[in-house]
Amino acid sequence: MSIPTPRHPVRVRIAPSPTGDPHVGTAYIALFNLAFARQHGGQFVLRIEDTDQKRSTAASEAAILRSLGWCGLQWDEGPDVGGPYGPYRQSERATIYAEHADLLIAKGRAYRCFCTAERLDAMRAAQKAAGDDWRYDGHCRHLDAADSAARAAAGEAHVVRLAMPQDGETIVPDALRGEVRYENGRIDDQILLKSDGLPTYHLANVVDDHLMQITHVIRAEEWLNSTPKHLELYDAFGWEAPVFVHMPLLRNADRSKISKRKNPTSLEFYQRAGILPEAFLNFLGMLGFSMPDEAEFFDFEAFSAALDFGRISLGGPVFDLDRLQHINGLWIRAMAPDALAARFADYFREDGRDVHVARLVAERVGSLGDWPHHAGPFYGASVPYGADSRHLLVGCGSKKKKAVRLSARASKAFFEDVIARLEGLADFDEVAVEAALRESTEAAGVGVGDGFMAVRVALTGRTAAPGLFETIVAMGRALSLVRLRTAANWLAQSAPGQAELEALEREVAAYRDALAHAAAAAEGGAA
RNA sequence: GGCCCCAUCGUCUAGUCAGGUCCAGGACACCGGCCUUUCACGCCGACGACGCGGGUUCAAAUCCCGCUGGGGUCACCA
Repeated sequence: MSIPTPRHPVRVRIAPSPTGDPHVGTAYIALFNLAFARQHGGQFVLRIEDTDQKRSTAASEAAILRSLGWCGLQWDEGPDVGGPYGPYRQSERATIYAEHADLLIAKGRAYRCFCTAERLDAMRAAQKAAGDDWRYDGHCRHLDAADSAARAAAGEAHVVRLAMPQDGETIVPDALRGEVRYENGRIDDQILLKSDGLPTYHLANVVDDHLMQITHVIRAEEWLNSTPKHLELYDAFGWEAPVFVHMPLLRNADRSKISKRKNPTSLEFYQRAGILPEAFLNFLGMLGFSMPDEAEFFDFEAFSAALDFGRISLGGPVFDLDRLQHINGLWIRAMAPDALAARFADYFREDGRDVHVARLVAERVGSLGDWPHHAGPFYGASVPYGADSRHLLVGCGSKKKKAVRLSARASKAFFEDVIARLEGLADFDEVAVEAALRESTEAAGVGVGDGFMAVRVALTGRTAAPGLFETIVAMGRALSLVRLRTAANWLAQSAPGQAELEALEREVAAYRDALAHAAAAAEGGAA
């Protein structure tokens, strides 16, 4: 099966929302879009969907562009490179959406809604109590047109809703699934324009896809259920709808939709972990898709040439780091030595990280040759935790003369707390990181020395390393969090039993005694 | 919970649309071995799946129905 390609030229897009770290799911969808565009000599558009003023940030947008660029998923049109259908940032297109919303109101396909949040909350509560779907009750749907316009003109707060048909059904022609049917009566009167005057995804997306001449919408399956609303919009505007292709969702190991709590989802992590972009795309290209000849080692060109949506598997694939690591090794080994050396050099120079690291490591190295040993923990995907680390993570056994620490209290919960606090930091600098860590140790009732040592071991696999806060900042948020998660999971998998805890306590006590005896003997000897 | 999607080894998948060549093939991981000063790479081997129940058929992993299971979605977020 091949998907319909009725209109030429083919134009596809990705439309990420700049509300967080660059996501692997964005790269996954971008890969299939770009490959499809290349296969048909079409265009690939990058559009920034930043209509959520509360959550969108310029930093996130910049990071998304940077990471997609790192992947090699280069767009033909976008906010940075421009193009004939700009602007490519939705926040700069507000008047376009407002005009289109007015058009729908004039056609009677949308209406202003003046309902308050309180009324909506009450309605939802009532519907929920009755066991019904949550759906807008149409309270403002039949307001007198002149009246509605007058209230809006007077400045009364309102939104604009889609006047969804009450009967019949909408058939979504999905290129991978065939016809998916929805009863119109169950579909909500979707808000199209928010009270801040900006559009919701649904309106902006449809308007832009039309205006930007998008022919194929290749997006994640999570959008399938809102496609009937989009189809209704196309119909209301009198526009021809694009071809819809809903790709399977990437999953965590437990099969839930991939999330940063359970997986490294930031592209920055993979870049920092030393994954080759070629290998990354190769890996993504095998999720939900297989090459006709079952090849498992291929580049973008081959993928693009072979891409066939008839070969998509609809079961959501688990994002398997082991397999990614394997593919990465294949790419590294296939690379010519000089090219590989250049990659290594680039990697260690990447976004100035080694400058940070050099500063931290300088005071510890005796010669240039010591660099790899001291700098090692700052690079790569993971640090190995062995039997020793277990001891270190659980017990924080920093066996220095004056500081016997074996609290046996650094738990998964402690690491989870650290993770949550670091995730929540607006500014990821040393001051903020230190404050967060101190809060965590306090909340956990763990000594600062014990707690910090546990974090140090989790991050570096060692007890001897540069200052903790500097280390975390130099390592970067993405990599730091992943290592903390790894440590937390590793601990949880083999949580110490009561017997083991007691053994640890005995070990500490014995060590303390030994130290005390040694001290006494030393004093006795001196006297 | 309603609606929607999905269902082959632990994981990614081939095979499913055009039923027989499939007592189901490959890859990752794991385990064992070989190679080797170590590790890694490489090589060899082992383990390992058509979710269940009906039906259609001479024949079902493949077609149909039901069940079960998993996922998504039900925001003035995308």
